[in-house]
Amino acid sequence: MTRLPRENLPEGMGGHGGTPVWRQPGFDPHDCPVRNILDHVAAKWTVLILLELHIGPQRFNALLRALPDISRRMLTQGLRDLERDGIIDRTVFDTRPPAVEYRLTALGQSLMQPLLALVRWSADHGDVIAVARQRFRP
Amino acid sequence: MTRLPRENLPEGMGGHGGTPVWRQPGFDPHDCPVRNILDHVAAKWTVLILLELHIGPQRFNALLRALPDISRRMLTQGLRDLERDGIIDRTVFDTRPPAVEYRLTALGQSLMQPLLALVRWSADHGDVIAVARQRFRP
DNA sequence: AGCAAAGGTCTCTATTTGAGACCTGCACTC
DNA sequence: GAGTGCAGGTCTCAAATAGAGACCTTTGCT
Repeated sequence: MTRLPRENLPEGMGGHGGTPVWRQPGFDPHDCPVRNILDHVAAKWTVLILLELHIGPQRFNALLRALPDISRRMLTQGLRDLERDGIIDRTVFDTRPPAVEYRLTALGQSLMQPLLALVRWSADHGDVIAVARQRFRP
Repeated sequence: MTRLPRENLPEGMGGHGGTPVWRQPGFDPHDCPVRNILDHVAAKWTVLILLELHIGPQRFNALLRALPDISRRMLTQGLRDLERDGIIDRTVFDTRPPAVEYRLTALGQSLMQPLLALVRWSADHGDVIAVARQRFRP
């Protein structure tokens, strides 16, 4: 029996072009722009917030009601992250008490295309995944 | 000045068809199939693991080297989650010491389409987001 | 004066993550 | 035949993050 099993690893490439950027030497994972965006855009709550805002602009408390199990803290933080990235807009109306409305920017709208594709994939494959989970005995 | 600012909320719909499922009364957010899948599929590490496996099948320690800042613990957990959902396969080779290879299943392959779209979106809009972050003064 | 309302913040606790030591089983060296 | 190395994990403990919910602020209404 061989001592070292062959590492038939993608050293020779998986047929996808050259070595990806993030594999090149001297690449700092913590500084990866794609990661830093995905961490906001593909995080648990932000996806749900974006799905809500895709229905239409909404105010803070409305979002809180729409996402019954989010905490104020995480909603605030998620909204700030998305605002910071220019994905949503925050508008304060000068009423008493003041109202704050959140809505997708054009950039945010453009994000919904791929994001909805992912959500649709989840919905479409929910059944087959449920079966896989049943079968799985560790 | 009006006391109650108008809640021009999507009560009347945002022009997207009927009320979404997750807004219907009696819907339990914790039991949402889409959420339960997204929590695995769109989580920080699983996305990166999947991107790695999209290059080609790889073994545990190879993944560990490829993702220099993941901990053994999270790698194991991420791989288990994906395996449980039928998105990746785990094959043990009977060598000494035993080798374990992970690879995308057909289901996993089908996931890469929307996932890569999201990654591509991040890459494409990295610049404009970087500018937005600069501008943002809270 | 006292209360209510929107949109937060603050504090305290519970859950997740991360770092890294340790485990297992066998082939190989000495 | 004791010691060492390796793959692929698990375990423990500390640090970071999330959640629950009290509290804050400003102004209009009663």
